[in-house]
Amino acid sequence: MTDPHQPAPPRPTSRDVARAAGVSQATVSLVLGGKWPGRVSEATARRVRESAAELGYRPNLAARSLRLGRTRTALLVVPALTNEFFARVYTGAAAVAAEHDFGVVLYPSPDGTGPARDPFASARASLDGVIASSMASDALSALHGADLPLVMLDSDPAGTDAAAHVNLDIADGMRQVTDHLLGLGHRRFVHLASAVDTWTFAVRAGALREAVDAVPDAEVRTVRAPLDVRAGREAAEQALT
DNA sequence: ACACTTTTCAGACCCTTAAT
DNA sequence: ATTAAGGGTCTGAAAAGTGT
Repeated sequence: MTDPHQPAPPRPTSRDVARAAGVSQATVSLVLGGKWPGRVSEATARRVRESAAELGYRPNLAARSLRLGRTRTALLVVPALTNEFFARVYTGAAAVAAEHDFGVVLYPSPDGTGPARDPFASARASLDGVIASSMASDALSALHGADLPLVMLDSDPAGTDAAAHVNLDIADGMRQVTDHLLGLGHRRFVHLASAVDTWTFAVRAGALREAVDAVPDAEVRTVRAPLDVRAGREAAEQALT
């Protein structure tokens, strides 16, 4: 039974592990950091691991970051996770990050208005990189000049100074959809477009227009609607009537 | 004496708080 | 107002240990 009024016992440090294993703190660091082969004997390494397990030792990440000047943390900036697509983006990013011993912190850009306060003031100091959707550009502008490596999702490859871009082949997808419908004999299209003006939507619209224009008697009309299901349904119903 | 392996030392990281 | 200490971890260099 633990007394909630008693302060928690101090967390064991690498020094405690070293004392328990009868080695120096440096040896603990080597062993637990996986850099011991060739530097520390097998028997010593085992002793260190056993002591660490016994004490329930976990490295102090703040101290590690202090030493390394890195946090192994990336910020993911996307629109709300209620959108399934971005929920999957997060899952994928977190999985890949974990493979590289990185963590992912999520910043869902508030709907419409952008961040209430600059959420990145501390982020600038505690992040090693940013992954951002172009659809969260409001939030992203707050990061301007943060001097962090930036990976852009779904955005104009020529548009930003990002270190890398990850884009779907949107144009080809749009072409395939349009060709399919044209093949079925359809000729009059409504493009229910987002009212949000981003590169990814412009590419879709361009590919659609191009595919339709290639067929002499086909036509496309564009209707814009806010980017949510209810508004989309209303706009679709209106277009159909 | 020498080569090689294993372990330790010492300083850097950067910010906060206490002491001067 | 300025200086010094402390926090935990990591790593290159140095020291200690072992075997031939």
